[in-house]
Amino acid sequence: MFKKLLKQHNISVTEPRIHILEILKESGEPVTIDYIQKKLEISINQTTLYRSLKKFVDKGIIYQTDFREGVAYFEYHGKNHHHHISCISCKKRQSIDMCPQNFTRVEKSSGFVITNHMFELFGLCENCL
Amino acid sequence: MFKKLLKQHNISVTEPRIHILEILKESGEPVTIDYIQKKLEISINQTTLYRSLKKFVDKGIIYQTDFREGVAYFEYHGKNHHHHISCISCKKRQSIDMCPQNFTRVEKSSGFVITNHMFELFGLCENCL
DNA sequence: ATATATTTGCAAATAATTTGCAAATAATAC
DNA sequence: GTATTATTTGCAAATTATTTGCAAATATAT
Repeated sequence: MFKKLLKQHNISVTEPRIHILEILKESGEPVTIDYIQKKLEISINQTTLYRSLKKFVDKGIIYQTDFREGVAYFEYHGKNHHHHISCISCKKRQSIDMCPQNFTRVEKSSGFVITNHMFELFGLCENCL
Repeated sequence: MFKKLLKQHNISVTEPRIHILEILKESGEPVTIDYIQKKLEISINQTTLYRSLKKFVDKGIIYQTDFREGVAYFEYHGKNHHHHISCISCKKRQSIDMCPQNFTRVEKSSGFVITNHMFELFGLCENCL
């Protein structure tokens, strides 16, 4: 239930925000703003999309990443946190289960409080080798 | 010596490329295309910058990353590979020595050959907390 | 030295993201 | 439950990074 999730993170509960999270959850893969816009069943302005997604990312609710395709990608992970490997030639992607962990040491030495991270692998897939 | 490095990676040795690598090495931190352009001592077209940097990244010669500031950042690591933590409020950054390692398992299971990766932490710095 | 392959410069196009402000909506206090 | 305050949304326009196609120049291989 996203209403609860938003409250837990001290974010106002609004219809656009809940709808955006639902779309992200259903898609099951990293998606662009453009993709979300096409899936919308209620009218939400593009600017609101940008602002909502940024807020979700900053709070650690969703994962934002960059596949070097000139667009930001967003993914709802829930309990299923993961990362990806991306082909620099054909752009094909796969999920990987590897994840860098235990940021407590970095938090202590840097003084930062870490809210989210980004980790991606790049290379050539079997077809493009 | 960058001439040797380029040859090792099967990339043509050209004046622009060597000069770009020198600027990256001197800067000692992640920089943007814009920064490089201002440091240029020979004339290099912006398009060449983009293309050269992309080639270096794909070959694993330099590190490309994304601090969610709307620009790509590039850094020459040499033997000193590392990552960063970035404040989502004031954009202040620090280097961290933590690095995800051992991609051999992923390479085997995915069939990809990994040429480079990207790993960044985001959060709030002491001042912005 | 010549032929071939790759790289560069240029100018224009493309497309993602951000901004400021007024109206609408949600959260808080009473 | 109503009033007040704080936050969010829509809109239209501006901004800016990045990409593309082609001809000339330069590097590599023969």
